[in-house]
Amino acid sequence: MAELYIRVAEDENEEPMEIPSEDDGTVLLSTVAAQFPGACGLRYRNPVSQCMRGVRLVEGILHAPENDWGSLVYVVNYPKGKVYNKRKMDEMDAASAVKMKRSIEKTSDLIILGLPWKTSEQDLKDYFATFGEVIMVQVKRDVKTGNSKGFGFVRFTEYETQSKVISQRHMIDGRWCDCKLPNSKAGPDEPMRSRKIFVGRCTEDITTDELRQFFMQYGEVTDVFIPKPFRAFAFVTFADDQVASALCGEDLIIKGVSVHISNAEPKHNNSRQMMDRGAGASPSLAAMFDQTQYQYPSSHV
DNA sequence: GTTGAGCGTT
Repeated sequence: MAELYIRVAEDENEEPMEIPSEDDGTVLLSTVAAQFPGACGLRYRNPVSQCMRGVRLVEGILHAPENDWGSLVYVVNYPKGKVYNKRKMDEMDAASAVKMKRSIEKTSDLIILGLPWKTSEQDLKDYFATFGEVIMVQVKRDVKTGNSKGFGFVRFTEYETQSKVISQRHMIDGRWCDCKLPNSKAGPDEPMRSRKIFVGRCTEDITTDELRQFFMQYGEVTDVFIPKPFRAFAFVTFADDQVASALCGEDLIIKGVSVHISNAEPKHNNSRQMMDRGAGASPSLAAMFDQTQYQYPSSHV
């Protein structure tokens, strides 16, 4: 048996992909996993019994049923206990899904503190290019003298690169430098970077503890707030704003209840006309009932 | 011609 391809799909109704077999007619699980990350096996629908059947798997090698793969479509098995979103994020757990979303999240400028006076933009570009593709670098200079002020900015193409760069110190031209999200991006002037989400369509039996337990799977939860009296929504604050923004727009199931996640908007301090709004108000209005102002602790960059 | 925590002329 030479150069055979078998048809494999995420789901019976999905478009199959052709996967190469080995010379002896077997298929390596690793070959399947290369196209379907996380795959742990294959199954297929028996044309006679109409039941699903598992494909024999021995030490990473998948064996054709009846020694012939035929033209059946084989369906990928994944480990149980995963979150199913019915998209491309199907077989990932929630944390991975958030990471995936984060990875396509737009990058932002990073401030570089502690640069040697002599460091040029070319020096910065050369250094940071070793981490990933660089979009721009700047060295801030005195407009009159042209001397460096000892700090600058850098921006990367990939969010992953940005995360890596933030996570460590940098030895640049003989000095240790720090790269951080600039205050202008993390401060109260940038509500878009909120770490707080609005959880709409809550039912009264969902407790703060249960919300915390549920949202923990996406990232560290720093606060949960349910307005009293009950108004069918809640606020959850994460340590990382990227987790919050990744969840916005999602419909999530908590205790069988479909809740809707949206951006928590800063509270208004104008407390006149808002007391006669009912439950189910829009997020922006509902956000007015929040009792805590946004905080941007300096402990978190 | 200096300096060493910070926060970006456009």
